[in-house]
Amino acid sequence: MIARVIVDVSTAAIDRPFDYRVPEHLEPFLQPGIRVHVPFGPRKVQGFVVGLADKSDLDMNKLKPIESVIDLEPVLTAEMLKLAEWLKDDTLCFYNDALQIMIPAALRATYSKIIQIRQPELVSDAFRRHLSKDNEVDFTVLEKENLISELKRHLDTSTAVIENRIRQKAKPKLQTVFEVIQPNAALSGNAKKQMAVLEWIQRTGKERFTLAELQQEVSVTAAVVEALVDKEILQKTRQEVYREIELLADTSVDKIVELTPTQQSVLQQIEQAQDELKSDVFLLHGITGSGKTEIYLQAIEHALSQGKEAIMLVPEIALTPQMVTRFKMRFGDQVAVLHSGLSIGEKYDEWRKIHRQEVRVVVGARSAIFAPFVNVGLIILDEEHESSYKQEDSPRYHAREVAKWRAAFAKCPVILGSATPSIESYARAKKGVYTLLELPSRANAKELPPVDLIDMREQLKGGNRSMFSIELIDAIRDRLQKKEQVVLFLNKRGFSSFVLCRDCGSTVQCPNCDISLTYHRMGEALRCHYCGYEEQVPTQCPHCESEHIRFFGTGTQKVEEEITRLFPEARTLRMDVDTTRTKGAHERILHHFGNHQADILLGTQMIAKGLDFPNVTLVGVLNADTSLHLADFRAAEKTFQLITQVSGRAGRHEKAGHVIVQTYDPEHYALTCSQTHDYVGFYTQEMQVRKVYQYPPFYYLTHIQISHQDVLTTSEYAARVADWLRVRLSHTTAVIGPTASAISRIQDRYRYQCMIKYKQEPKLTETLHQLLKLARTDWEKQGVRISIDLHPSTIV
DNA sequence: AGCACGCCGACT
DNA sequence: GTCGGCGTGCTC
Repeated sequence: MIARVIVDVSTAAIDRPFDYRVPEHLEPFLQPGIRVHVPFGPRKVQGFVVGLADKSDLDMNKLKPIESVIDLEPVLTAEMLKLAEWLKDDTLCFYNDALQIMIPAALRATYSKIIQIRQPELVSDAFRRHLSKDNEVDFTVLEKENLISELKRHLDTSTAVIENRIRQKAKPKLQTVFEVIQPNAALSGNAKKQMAVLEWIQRTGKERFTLAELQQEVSVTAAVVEALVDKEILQKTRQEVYREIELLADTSVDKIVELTPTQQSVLQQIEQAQDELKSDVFLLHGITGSGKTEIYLQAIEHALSQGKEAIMLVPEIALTPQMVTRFKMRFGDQVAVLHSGLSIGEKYDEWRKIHRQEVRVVVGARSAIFAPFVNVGLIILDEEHESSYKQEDSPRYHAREVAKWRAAFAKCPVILGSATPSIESYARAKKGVYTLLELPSRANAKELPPVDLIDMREQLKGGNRSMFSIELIDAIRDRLQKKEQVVLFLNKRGFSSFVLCRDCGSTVQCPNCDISLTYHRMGEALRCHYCGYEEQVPTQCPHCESEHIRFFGTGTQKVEEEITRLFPEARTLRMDVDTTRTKGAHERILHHFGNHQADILLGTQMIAKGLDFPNVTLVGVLNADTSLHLADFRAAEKTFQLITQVSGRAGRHEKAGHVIVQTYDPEHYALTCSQTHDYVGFYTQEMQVRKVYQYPPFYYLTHIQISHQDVLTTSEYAARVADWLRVRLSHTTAVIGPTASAISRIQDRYRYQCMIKYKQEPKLTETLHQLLKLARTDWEKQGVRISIDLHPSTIV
């Protein structure tokens, strides 16, 4: 038997299956989708079995045997193996990366080179200091300590041996459980505590229990239980448990809401597709509060009643604990939750629940689209326009495209839901590629809140130089008096605080990247957002040595100070990357705000979606247009979506809401349309712009980035790429560039880019494959790197 | 990507 | 002579 294995090495030259002989004793365990350990060159690596065969193209005696199997059950289903093949071709990524993305990080291997010293008395004192009690040391430690030459001597004399170890990142969590062997054992009279334990066992009839369980009811220490173990009355065992995930635990049961006639007809169309096993794509366009979630829930229930499973994707679930709570309430322990806020171990546990078919619904962020269900009956992408559905590094996949692939495979429908659908999706719905479903009114018949656009230029003319308009200040004061709550949104997209010298006008730049360092109040540090470089805020300008150097720009911290100055009595909560770094911080902040322990919630992007607090009656957008003038063809779309979404946070319940948007460009259609909640109006105007400038959905884009340590080499190769493509692609296709990227240097590498704009280019992926092959065989040696993004979501 | 092999200059 | 620098090529 031959196994075809994709080894865990992501390089062009290795990017194909390798054949291995299956030793007879392993034959029963071998099946596609399991992981194995195999010898590869002089080392040992992990790999995925992607196929079995009787014979190989290579000589049998050239094949090495599989060393061992890691899994008894496949970690990848047959569907996932097929999906990986499609994914690698569609996104031009390595086969190995396509497979790795489908399993939880916990199952990804980490490799370490361990040096074992056979005769510790023969090594130097400096060397011996680093040895563990087993006389082992990690190779990287020796490298750091300059002990490599000594190591070489020990290797030559066999004083030391090298062992390559493959480890998993996380393991199933184990819990100590005490098993009752002799429930009626006799104890001596003075063993009162032990007696109490036995009594508890007899009373409750427990056969096995944990120490924590016991201690809740009986006040004993571990020593007492250990004594019972010594007497062989109890036995200690280890048992696998799932890591508990904290929720805003509301255990009450969600009541099924009565649907409006419109909702009813929408749901009916979806259910019909489910019943007829059609892989239709529905675009559910419903304004905030129109009850999309209830439709999702009922459609999922329908899938479950068909005996199938459902995948529900949300942009970043850690931000919307309310959504998770609602799903948990409706489907109880049938739900697994996957999002970036979980630890590697927690994600692994949730994944295993899916893999073992213990749950039937998964709610999760982008990568949850790879949930290893075997009988999918429905896939939902909520807020389908969100850019977080596109992975920005290899494999550069879009969850929406993967969803459509899986739906076609499983013969089930996909629901794309949004109040502000992406222009592309809405255009497809208009063309009839997707089925458009509309929910034009709010389920509770509440009016959408009025939106006021405040022209900040007028404020400036009137002498108001602060970042708060008079109107916004008055409105906030009014809400504070009424004991209502305020959400303030600071649009930070493409915007940050940096240190500026007021004499020479220079900013402090990152030494590795061509970008200004961002000022962080915490620790008075300057940090690079791209490479993580950090330094202290200088007291003098590095250029002209002036002392007039200070931070500039508007961060949430600065806004917070301003609020405190204007409204000293208000309690303010700030929610941004700095305050939400620790685990569970999101939930805590939102929980506080929900309990009205604060009057004002100030935040960035992360407060834009999903929040639903009845007492919020005012939403302020401090700077609507920072995202409007980005060098990105989606800038207007992003701004419209953002403003519309933020507006939706106000007045969702009994109390009427009000939205104030501050801008320097109040005539822009992205703002005027969001003021009137006019999606179709915005769509129509934006489509005209896209048509004129030949952008999606009229044209497709492919972005190619070339990088190298040397500027000239970079531009030279970028030009070569562009020329190479121009010769090969059809004449209706435009190859734009090369140009230096907006951030022309990141991590000490210069970056140039080309853009391909095309309407029809059937051979595009094939051509790009050839380009990659050429680049990877000939150019990579010179240190030239190339990356291709088909359908980029942002252009930076 | 790692790792071995091999060729060349520098040094005990 | 031998050590160690890195260019080249291979991995079932």
